[in-house]
Amino acid sequence: MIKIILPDKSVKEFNKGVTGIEIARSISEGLARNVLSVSVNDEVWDLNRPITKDAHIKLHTWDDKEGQATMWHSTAHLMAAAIEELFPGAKFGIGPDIDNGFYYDIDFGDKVLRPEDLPKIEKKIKEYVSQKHTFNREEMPKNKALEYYKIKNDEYKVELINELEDGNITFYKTGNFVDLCKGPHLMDASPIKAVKLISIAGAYWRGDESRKQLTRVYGISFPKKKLLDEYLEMLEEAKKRDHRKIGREMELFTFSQNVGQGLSLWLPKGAQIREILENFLKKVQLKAGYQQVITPHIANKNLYIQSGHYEKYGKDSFQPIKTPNEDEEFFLKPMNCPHHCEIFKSKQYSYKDLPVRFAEFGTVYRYEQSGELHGLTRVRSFTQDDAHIFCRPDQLKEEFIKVIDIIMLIFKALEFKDYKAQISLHDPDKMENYIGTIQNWEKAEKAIIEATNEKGLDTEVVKGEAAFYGPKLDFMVKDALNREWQLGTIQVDYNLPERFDMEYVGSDNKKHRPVMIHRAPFGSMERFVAVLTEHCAGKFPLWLTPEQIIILPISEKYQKYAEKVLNLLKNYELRSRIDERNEKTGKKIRDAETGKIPYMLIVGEKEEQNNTVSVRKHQQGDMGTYSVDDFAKIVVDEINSILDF
RNA sequence: GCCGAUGUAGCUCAGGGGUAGAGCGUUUCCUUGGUAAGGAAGAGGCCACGGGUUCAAUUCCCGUCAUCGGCUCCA
Repeated sequence: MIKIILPDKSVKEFNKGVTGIEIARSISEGLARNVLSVSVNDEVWDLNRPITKDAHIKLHTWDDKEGQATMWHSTAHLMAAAIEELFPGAKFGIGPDIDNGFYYDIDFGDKVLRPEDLPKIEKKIKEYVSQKHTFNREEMPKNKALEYYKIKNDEYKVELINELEDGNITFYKTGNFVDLCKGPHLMDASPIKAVKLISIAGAYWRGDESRKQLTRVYGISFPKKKLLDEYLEMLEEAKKRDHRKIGREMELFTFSQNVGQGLSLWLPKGAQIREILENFLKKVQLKAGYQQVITPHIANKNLYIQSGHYEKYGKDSFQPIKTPNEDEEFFLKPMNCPHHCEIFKSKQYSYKDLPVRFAEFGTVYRYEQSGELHGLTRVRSFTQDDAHIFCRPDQLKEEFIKVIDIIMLIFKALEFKDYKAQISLHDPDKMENYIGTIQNWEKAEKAIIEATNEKGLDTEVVKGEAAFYGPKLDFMVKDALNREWQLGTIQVDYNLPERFDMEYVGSDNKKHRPVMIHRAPFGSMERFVAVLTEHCAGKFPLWLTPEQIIILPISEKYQKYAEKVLNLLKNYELRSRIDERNEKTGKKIRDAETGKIPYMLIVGEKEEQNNTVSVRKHQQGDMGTYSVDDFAKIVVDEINSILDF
């Protein structure tokens, strides 16, 4: 007998060689029906693999990540089996489960896989499912495995096997398809009730640009047809929220081939959103002791040689601008920090002057590869809400806390409720990759961790993700569709103070090196507006939306009164407009609703006589009648309740 | 940059070897209206751009550019 310890710490005795599915059955038939895989001492196993020693186990169903991963990974195998049957000679790379489904990288030789091939493959997979194809775990010595794939002429698997340690290698067999795989898998395909192949893409073998590009087929599967429908609906919803689509519909921004790829043109309404965001942050920063600075869009190449950016990114940048006569070269500014370093260096600082905080909405230019460009989230020119804090080492933690406060304030104002912080630390085994002393690194990392603890942030610590010049704290927000985006960032930098030989005079009357903090709560204005647009599906918060109020006269007879209302609203600095079109009220309301305007003011005979407006709120309907002043005060209060900090 | 797909009116899209169509929007006219689409008429396209095949190309082929889905990259 062996002891099986369940997650609730209860202990059950079973015969040696008991399997996950048998344990599930002993608990309940329902569980046995739904269980997909089992963790044995934190390793996920097949349900029919015998457990021979005492173990902690956890049964996985669709409700946990491991269960989903098991189903997806097994579906990837079924897809590969289907492809092997339909396209003989296809060679297989890797086929893992991912966050949303699975993929398989396949070399089709000369054959080009087309979207219209996917339904055929899906059909074949469904066939296998209805035949309840099993996944059988087998072990094979390494040399035999190599032989098998050499005969099959699959150089990808040969490469993978060659990298494995000697000894037995595990395979899974499903139908005629045998795949190198450490598992785990479903016992058979029957839990897979719905499969959808999503897309085809190219992917370099092992992610290496210099190697062959394989065809990657993405797919997803579910234990219920309804879940697939919901997933597809979610994809549709994401499409509807796409900032590129909303940006066009709401006239926020555009692109022009004449101007160039990745160079956004901000239309009046989009520019207004940006300006409001900028003014908001400027106000916050003014209170927090920041000073605005302004720097040019180009700088002498020497600046970037000194900062080190030239060496690292010079070749990938827009190439330098040359002066006509003297042999001078200037780069479009890819970073604001070297400029701010020069500003710091323009005068002498005492320890009492620190910290110094320079802020600038600085537009930078980076040559992104053409295939990388994507709406506003990846562009070649963008404006960072940048600031650089120059402080003493002992001020690091306090400054971090202050920046975190700013970021949280912003998230609150913009209704990002679900966020977490990622702390990126150095990799202790690769100290040679970093600049700065180990003592400084440890001090800085301690300061970050303490700061996030004090703020009670939900944090994730990742070793080895730090920049070469210092550790950092990134903020990831989840949008309304549960997608994660990286927005604000705070980074410690020991490199630039060194390279620019920055110093301040300490209380000991000696020169000391300041620490620099880079921070950008929005990240880039372009990217932030994109994420915000998708988060709120174009229904921007009242204080931010370009058109807050639209006045709808019942007929042309009330145009004069509408203008009077408009002028009154202007006194309250509310952004409003009259719908002057010769349309019926129902049409005007409909257009205002689809246009996502928060408030509609309907004015006709009654309103003109009583000096009132009939208020309709977006998506909520009729709110009743108010005097213009009362209405305006309500709206102003609503805005101030968010902007009051 | 790489693999694949796409490019037709301001937008969303249909069509197809014989120089083009719908809906929405826009313009004008009728209508003067009360909480999610009133009616009529008109304007609007070098069918992305450049080559080739053909009597004839928007349609087929090649190239370029741009966009989309990924890969690689992201100070």
